[in-house]
Amino acid sequence: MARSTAEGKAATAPKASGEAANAAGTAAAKAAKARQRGVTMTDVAQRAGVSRTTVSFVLSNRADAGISEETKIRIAEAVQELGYRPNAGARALASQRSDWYGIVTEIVTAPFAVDIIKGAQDQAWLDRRFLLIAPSDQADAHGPNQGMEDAAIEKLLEQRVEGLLYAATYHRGVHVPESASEVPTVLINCFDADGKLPSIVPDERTGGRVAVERLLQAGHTRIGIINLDPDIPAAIGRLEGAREALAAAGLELDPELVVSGHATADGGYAAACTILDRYPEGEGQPTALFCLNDRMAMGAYDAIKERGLTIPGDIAVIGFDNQELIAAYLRPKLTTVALPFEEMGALGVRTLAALTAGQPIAADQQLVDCPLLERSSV
Amino acid sequence: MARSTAEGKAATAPKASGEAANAAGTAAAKAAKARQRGVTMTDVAQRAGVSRTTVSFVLSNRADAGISEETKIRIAEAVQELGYRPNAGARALASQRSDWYGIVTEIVTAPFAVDIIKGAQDQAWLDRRFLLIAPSDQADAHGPNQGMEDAAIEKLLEQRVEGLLYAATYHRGVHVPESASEVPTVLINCFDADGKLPSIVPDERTGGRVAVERLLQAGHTRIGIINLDPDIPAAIGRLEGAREALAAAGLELDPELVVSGHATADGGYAAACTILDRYPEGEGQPTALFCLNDRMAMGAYDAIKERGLTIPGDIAVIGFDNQELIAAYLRPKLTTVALPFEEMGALGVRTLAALTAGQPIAADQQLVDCPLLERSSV
DNA sequence: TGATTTAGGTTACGCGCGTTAGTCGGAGGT
DNA sequence: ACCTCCGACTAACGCGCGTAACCTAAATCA
Repeated sequence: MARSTAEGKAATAPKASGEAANAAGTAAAKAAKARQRGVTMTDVAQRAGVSRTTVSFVLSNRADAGISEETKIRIAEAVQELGYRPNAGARALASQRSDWYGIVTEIVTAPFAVDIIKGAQDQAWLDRRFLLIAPSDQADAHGPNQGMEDAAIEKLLEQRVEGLLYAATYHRGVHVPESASEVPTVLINCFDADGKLPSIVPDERTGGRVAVERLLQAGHTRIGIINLDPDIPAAIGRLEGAREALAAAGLELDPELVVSGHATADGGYAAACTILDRYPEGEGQPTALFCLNDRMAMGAYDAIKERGLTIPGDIAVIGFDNQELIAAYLRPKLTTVALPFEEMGALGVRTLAALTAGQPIAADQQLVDCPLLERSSV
Repeated sequence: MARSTAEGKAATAPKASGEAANAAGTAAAKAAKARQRGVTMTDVAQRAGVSRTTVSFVLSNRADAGISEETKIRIAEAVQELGYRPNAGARALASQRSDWYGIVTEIVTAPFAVDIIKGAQDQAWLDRRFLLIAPSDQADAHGPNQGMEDAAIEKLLEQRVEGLLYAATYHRGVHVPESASEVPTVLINCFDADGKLPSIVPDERTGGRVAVERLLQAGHTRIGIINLDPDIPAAIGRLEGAREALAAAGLELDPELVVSGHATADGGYAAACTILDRYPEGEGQPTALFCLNDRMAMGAYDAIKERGLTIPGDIAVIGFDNQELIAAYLRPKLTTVALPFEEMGALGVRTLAALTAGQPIAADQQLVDCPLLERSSV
């Protein structure tokens, strides 16, 4: 019989069989045991009176190689009693598949877009995969710490990740180190400036459109726009969307109502002052401001309040980015367009899963919607 | 000679030797090669004309077992040419040490204290260790997702992490799942409500003290305090520190000047209104507000400005937490006391390193200083 | 009744690497 | 001329596990 073989083995390995014999102790005892040398599959096999192979089959529940229900139960019990825990590293080594993805990002440094990680984590968790996060200090592609980024990717590859995610804090073009090409790679919130890596970015244009559409719908026709650095993808897309919305309403974008500023509260304050003071109230002064990010909206609030104007009574304000800490705590709470960080992270993992499975992906560059979040400033 | 042995081996393994023969190609070729089946130490050994053992010795630069300089160089060249990359999993399996720590935290969910992760990451990186981050959705110890937290720890243990970090978003007591006790565990920004796990928490008391000391130093003697929920550790500690500072100046804490509110901007606004309206200006009205968090300070700003008062001219304001997005963008910028998240994360890793090395740690509960950040509101 | 299938396993090999216990040829000592 | 010692390596084993190939007794079939 099978059992006799296993028991014979146990007899020739007194130490192991001794362990198994007294293993039905308390939880604490189990923990102590597990710590000192690690319960292995062999231990489980001996306790259940079967071969290690059988245990392996059961634990990775292979439907084929038929194992009797009774045996499965005995093995499950042994696993419980011994507190067995699979060794992920050994499994990866033997099976040549790690179930790990890696994400390299400076987001660890800049909490702003940490939701990308959250989205990716959650999706990976759902797919029963592990997401290894490697930090990268670099703020721009040619920064002084390029070495750190390379090292991060290298470390991830040493872990034999099956795919790589590369995420940026703000939407821009990046140069990905060459070593990343050794496994499937997907860019998040950025795009490949030289190669053809698939990427996932926010749909800035549509975001800009819905923002302005919302203001038009509220009856505003003179809309001031507080712009970012006009050269970055976010500004280009959002402004184009704004233009589209105006055009659809038969309006044109008045260049005098567009002011660029530093992407800070101070910058927003200054820009808002410029726009508001250019025309007297009621005579061309805009009745709404579209701020291309929430920090600038924060400054705009001050400028508006300083002039004795109310929000949204006199001036409606709409932001962009949905930086919770700002948007949800400004008074009144800021209506804004959200950057879909979580969704981008999740989509990144799904795209990676498709890639590693050899399936085709939807498109080289996938756009994710930026939804409008209604609060109280319009 | 040594070489003849190795070459003999190569001759009996035509596939491998063929690979080695054309391996000095372009970077792209190397990458392709590395991908399809992985360059192993054996490949390196063959190319360098030595045994695998020798390669292993050199790569883990063991000073003892003397290897000639010449051989080391030959091996280094082979590593370069083949694009060899060690397999972390296999190494961990063979050496029984993983060099991995795990951190389980709901911080992934709540970006507020993401700096803990950053600090831990950076320190781990310096120590040449890898930090595995596992998410946990639970907001409080008895939340509905306790199962997820257990699963997270389980997953980390399956990776054979050598130590565990457990971090909370806000300073509080927690109950750590039992399975965490299988490896050294350190709590960050929280403390063990029932056991005796070592923990690292902010020094709230000293933080409260320096805040009030700063206000006293600026000449304020009537200081309003906008309190949090009075029962949480943060409130207790900060208030005690405030009391200490006042006592040192021969003053007492006027209970009428302490108002608790909801820990939001609205709550801060309401509390500030209560305090400011309780006394007429100049006749007992406080000239400074110590807000126990920055969000409440944000609301206090509104209350102050609404009354036509200036900051810091009429009323000085000091916050707590240093939530960058708020503190650095309020106008005027908010002077506040910083929670040392990064430092706590780093100290957590260092403590874990000591623990896993069997060294004693400084104390069961380590306090980390909360530094005062001077901006423009005092 | 002997041949064949099938259920329920088992044996044996290898994944990539760390590590202990050698091996081997030559320099130095007597 | 013999022994010892040392420098520079190598052979061989095992880490925990997945998996292809094989085995055996009972059930089924011709």
